[in-house]
Amino acid sequence: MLKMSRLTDYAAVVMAQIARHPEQPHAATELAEAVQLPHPTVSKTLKMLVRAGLLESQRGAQGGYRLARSASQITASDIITAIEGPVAMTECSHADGECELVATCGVADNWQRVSMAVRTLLDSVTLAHLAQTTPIKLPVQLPIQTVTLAASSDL
Amino acid sequence: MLKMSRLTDYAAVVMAQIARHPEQPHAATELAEAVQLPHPTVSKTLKMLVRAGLLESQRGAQGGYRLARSASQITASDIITAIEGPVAMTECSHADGECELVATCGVADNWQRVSMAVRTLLDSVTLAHLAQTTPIKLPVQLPIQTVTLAASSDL
DNA sequence: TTATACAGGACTAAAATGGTCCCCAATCGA
DNA sequence: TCGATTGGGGACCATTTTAGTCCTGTATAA
Repeated sequence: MLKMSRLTDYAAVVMAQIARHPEQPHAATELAEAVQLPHPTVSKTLKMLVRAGLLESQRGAQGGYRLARSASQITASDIITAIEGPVAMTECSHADGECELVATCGVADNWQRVSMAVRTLLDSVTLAHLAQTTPIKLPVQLPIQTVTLAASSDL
Repeated sequence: MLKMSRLTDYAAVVMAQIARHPEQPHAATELAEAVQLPHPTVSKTLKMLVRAGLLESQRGAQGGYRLARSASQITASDIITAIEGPVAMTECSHADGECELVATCGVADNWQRVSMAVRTLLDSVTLAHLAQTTPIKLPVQLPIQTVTLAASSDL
């Protein structure tokens, strides 16, 4: 599946919700309701986003969460990283070299490159994109295809 | 992490190993040894790859596994799909519409598009790429960046 | 000073994952 | 035709990860 965790999904939804009304702070309870998810879970997600520096929180009455920077400066990559840790397709592709099979593996380098390409792609998708209700237009077919075919001829 | 499962990783390594010697069939035992992984696990992986149509198997003495088509016609996407099912970043992004939160979610469409872009990227990486020992050159910085920035201006 | 709201972390239940094993079926060659 | 070789299918278990809940503490505004 190569799937994001469900919490990451929640995080994106909640972030998008905040991004649509960036002025006021949003209480966890309010967000949970808006998004129709259990409060404790939403709360947990919000805490993670704060720790990652994507949200700022304000305690006390009239407090809540707001974006730490503008929606166009927060990327899909940021959100995923906040919840799941760095985007990497294989164990070994984010260094710390804990894999003793490197010798027989023979594909590590290449996966790293693929990971990096995916990360770059996710870096280019911003929260502003995600938050808008009209679907974003990513270059699904031609452009990326072209680019990477060009790359293969470069091998 | 957005990580592939470990089995997928194994699958890629094993496929690469086969791709480097496409003529003879390779027995599971031989592959397990070459790749330094436990035989039952490798065997399981191979079975999945056969079921997905990426490998062909031959029973009996002198039997083994070989590629069902040439290495340049097998993609990273194929391998991942064989082990983990279709590449999709969110539960809902591969249809079957089992998510009752669509109404409040508001980001589903956009994640679908992102998924599709990732899939396209993975489609463009072939087993031939993965198998070669000199690292492949994917357009890590400029090209994709350019493409997707172009896309955002298109919003 | 009190009600509101976040912070941190312990804890549990459920699900996914990784890994092993066993018995059966096909094939080759002596 | 028999036996050795090699894959096929699936059951099974242990472990880890994930999701979700809850409790206790702390900051802040009115």
